Amino acid sequence: MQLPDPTLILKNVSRHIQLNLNEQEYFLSLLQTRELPRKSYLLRQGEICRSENFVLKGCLRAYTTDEDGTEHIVMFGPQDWWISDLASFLSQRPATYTIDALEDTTLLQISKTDLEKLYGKIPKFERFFRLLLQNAFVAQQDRIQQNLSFTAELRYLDFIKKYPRLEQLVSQKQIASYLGITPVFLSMIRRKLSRR
Amino acid sequence: MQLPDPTLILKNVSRHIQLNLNEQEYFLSLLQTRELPRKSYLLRQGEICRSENFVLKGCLRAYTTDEDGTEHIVMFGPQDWWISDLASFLSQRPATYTIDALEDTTLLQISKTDLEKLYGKIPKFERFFRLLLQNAFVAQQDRIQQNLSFTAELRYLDFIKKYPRLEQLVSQKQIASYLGITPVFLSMIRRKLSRR
DNA sequence: GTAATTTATTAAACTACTTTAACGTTTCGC
DNA sequence: GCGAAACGTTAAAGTAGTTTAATAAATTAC
Repeated sequence: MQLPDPTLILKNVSRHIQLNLNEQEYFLSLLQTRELPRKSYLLRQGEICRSENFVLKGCLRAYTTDEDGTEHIVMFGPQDWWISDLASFLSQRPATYTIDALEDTTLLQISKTDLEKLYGKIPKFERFFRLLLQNAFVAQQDRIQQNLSFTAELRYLDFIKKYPRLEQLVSQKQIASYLGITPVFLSMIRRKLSRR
Repeated sequence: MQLPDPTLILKNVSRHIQLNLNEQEYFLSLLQTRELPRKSYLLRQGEICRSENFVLKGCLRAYTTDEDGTEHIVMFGPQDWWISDLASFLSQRPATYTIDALEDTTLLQISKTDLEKLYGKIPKFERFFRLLLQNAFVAQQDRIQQNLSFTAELRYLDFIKKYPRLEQLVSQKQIASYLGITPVFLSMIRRKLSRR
């Protein structure tokens, strides 16, 4: 198997912290490449989430499934994003969410123990993951506020404005699941919008 | 004005990190006490959030208000909780949320600059606030998942199970706003539940 | 390349939740 | 302690979003 290009993850990290060449090399040495074919699982509800995962290529989703089989997507993981079941990863307890690949995907993974080593050797990474967490927290708070305040139509318009890449990438069914509506209703919204 | 009892905040901190007496004393020396009468504002949308706030007594709420005046509560701040507009506090940019007191409230506040000093002098506090943030992140993700999956009735039942104290403390109107439904509909849910 | 599966669209009937309005009760401000 | 305001309840009519089902179109599996 050929090694994938690490440029993307270094660029991702450099948005928050600066690394010299040795640090870059050490960081990369802790990462495992993983190929995930479409529809295969990275994590199933009930398993322990053992890695943080950076998406080099492809797209994942994290979701729950209720009694009647309906899926509810809490986050997407497109290229250049980090994804995991954070609660499970941090506590090493069973995961709430299932994570699978919406298309053939390549990941870079770091295990919990290697992440601890990384924190020890390059404390800047504490800062990096804290900033990641802060941004995620703020984005989530925003989403909660929108769910409380907006109709599905407004939420959809905001989604395509905020994540234009994702709108192209994932099916309407997945977007509907993320927005908390049925695919049928999303289709009705789109028809109404296109009539203008 | 009499100084309030700092026991509560020390207990709160000790849930995550251990402090010796000197550290305790230094930490307390950075805190400002603030009394907030019922209905007065701690922060208004558009202002800069300049402090993290620990609730010694009373209860706050953080919310947005839409065009027609409807309020949407993103979080409560009862006794023993931390509350702020985190995005605004971290970036020192205008706040999205308004925070006000649901009843007469006593806070302990720490300013951004004093918090930086605290991190410098007692790095354990970096860990403390990171853990706070992690817990808040997980709770929020949970709430998003529930908003996607559950009916208002189930969300209400979960709310009173998860926050029995809050159910007693705040009015139904506030709970409805937090759940994303109207007070009228919450009343209907309660009637239905009480008929069993 | 083709059959099988999944996805998107539309319509019609249905349900969860909202809106308005009226009324009694509690709480608040002073 | 009293008058005004806010809150909670109920009912009835309205709307946003769901469900089911049928059909066409796109994608997938082999």
